[in-house]
Amino acid sequence: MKGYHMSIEATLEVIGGKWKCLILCHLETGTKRTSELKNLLPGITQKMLTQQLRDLEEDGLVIRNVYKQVPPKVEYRLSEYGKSISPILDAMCHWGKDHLEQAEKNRGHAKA
Amino acid sequence: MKGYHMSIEATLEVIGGKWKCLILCHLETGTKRTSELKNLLPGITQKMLTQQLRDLEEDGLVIRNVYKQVPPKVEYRLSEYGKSISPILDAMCHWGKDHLEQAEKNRGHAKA
DNA sequence: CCGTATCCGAAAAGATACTG
DNA sequence: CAGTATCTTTTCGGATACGG
Repeated sequence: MKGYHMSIEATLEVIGGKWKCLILCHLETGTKRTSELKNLLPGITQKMLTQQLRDLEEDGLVIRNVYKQVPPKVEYRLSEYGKSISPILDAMCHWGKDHLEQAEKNRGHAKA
Repeated sequence: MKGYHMSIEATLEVIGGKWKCLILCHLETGTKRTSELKNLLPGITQKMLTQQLRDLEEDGLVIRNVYKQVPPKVEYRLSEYGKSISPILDAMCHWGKDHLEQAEKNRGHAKA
């Protein structure tokens, strides 16, 4: 049992780090198999991908589905609980977009 | 110039890490001086606090105000731009609260 | 195809001491 | 009171090789 001082800390614990928000974003648009996610996340290693997915699974946000066949096929999708996090992701995506446009404009009339 | 694949990455760059969201949350409720923030953030060191505040200042989210006196007095507050990030913080706070309540219930009827 | 294990370097974070 | 500088520790992320 952890003692948080603010509830936002619980959120950070679940979606913090370099990759989890990105993964969740991609799963928002539908079920993906491992190799698809890897392609959608340039720069991620197999290890990090698996690791982050395990974390998300443990927290109940993501559901893992293994097809018993050779070669293996594994799919990931958002759980109902996982979908409840969409408002956060959407807000972050939206703000990020504005932020980039802002930065773009500022380059236009830079003083030097 | 960075090349992001998703706009959410820009957001993560700005508010990522262990402390920035917490700091912004506290500044949402009004101007705070350094020592106040330190008290509001149990576990943070002077170094981390200053460092994170500098980052936020550089990104234009926080405004730093130095009173020229002895002993020194420094206040921090959200800029207008900083306030635009509130929807994200609020969503995170809200979800975290629910998440903690959820975890609470699950402890009640754990299967083993 | 998917996942694990191991090793390694970089970066984050913490402790401490010092300055204006 | 606020901030800086330095050092150590810990964590995170990446490269690689291997296994089912």
